[in-house]
Amino acid sequence: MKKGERRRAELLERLADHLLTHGLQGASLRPLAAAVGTSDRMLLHYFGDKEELLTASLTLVSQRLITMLDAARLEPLPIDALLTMLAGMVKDPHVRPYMRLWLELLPLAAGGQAPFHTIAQRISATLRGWIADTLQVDTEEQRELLAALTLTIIEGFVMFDALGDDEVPAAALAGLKLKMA
Amino acid sequence: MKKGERRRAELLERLADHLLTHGLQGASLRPLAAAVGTSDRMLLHYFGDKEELLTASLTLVSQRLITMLDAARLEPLPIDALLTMLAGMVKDPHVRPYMRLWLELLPLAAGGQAPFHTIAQRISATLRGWIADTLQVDTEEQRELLAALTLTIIEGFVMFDALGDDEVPAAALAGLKLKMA
DNA sequence: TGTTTTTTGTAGCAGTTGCTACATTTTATA
DNA sequence: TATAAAATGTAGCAACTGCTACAAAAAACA
Repeated sequence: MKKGERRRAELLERLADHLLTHGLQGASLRPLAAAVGTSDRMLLHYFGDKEELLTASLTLVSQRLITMLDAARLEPLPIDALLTMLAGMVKDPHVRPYMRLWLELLPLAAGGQAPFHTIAQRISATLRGWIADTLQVDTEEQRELLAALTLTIIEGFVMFDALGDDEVPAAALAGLKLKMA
Repeated sequence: MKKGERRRAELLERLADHLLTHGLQGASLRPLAAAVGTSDRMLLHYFGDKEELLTASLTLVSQRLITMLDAARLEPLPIDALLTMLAGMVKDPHVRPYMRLWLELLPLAAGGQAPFHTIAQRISATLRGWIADTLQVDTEEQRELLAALTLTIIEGFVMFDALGDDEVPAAALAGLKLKMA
């Protein structure tokens, strides 16, 4: 790998770090550059323009998320146990930054706005796949349907976590177990 | 009502309209002023500063939502029927603008940022209350729990609608009915 | 070593941001 | 009608936005 590529990759890692800790809001070139130890001039040199910079950074972020999920592979769980586990995971300090970024991504992705729409879709699909793989089901026909349900509920949990609301997810979880009893 | 108050109220209505159709993104003073037929100068005259302007406008938006929900009061429905209904409602052209604004509000509300946190909380509580009132339950103890579950799932549906994804909500709905059968 | 790329610095441009100072017109009040 | 108050227009400021022109230093290559 040439020196230029190495430098670009290094900046990219730091950009991903910074987006995870500080979000997209206020992610303009000069503050971003300062945070990763370079100048706006150099960011544009390595990434062309801001859109490509964000595309590359967010792509790396979602790759990291995928890696995390792969590493966290665990034995199959029935839906209620999986939901309980995920409800906690979503608030984990290692995971929450991803969820916050995801939350910021959504309004930008609404309406198909590039590049956010594409990135958001990939993340959504990844989560769905991981959940489907991890779910323990009675019959295989159920797998995709229950994965969709699980993902939907987890997305809701992410929203309530952003509001600082722990009660609703807890109640929702209780409500689900109630109906499935 | 004095002339000033009347004018302020009129501008407020138009600001709410504009936020519903165009969102918070790009809602800076000059474009906003042009959209509602006045100048940035006058917006600041009537609202003091931008934060107060947004607080007032978003408060009006959430009041409109409450009014809509009150008007849409309907006979009690069991959770799966209510979810099916709400899944459609969320995509209704009259409702979707509120959901999109809600989606934009969430990342701003994350971390307790004023005034967005307060407004988002009120909206969340309103939705939850409406759902609880509309749910048909076997026993009253179930009401709050199932309302929380319903709200959580609907929030998830709002997210997928932003992604242009109809499949996941449909599958989730099927998954839920499956588990409750 | 000499030459051509690549990398980096400095400076700045044109547009936007929230907001303000100052002046004028219009309205309400006495 | 005279005076105070509220409403509105014009202009601009300082900070920030993404991005670019120009030039020097450093590295790669011949």
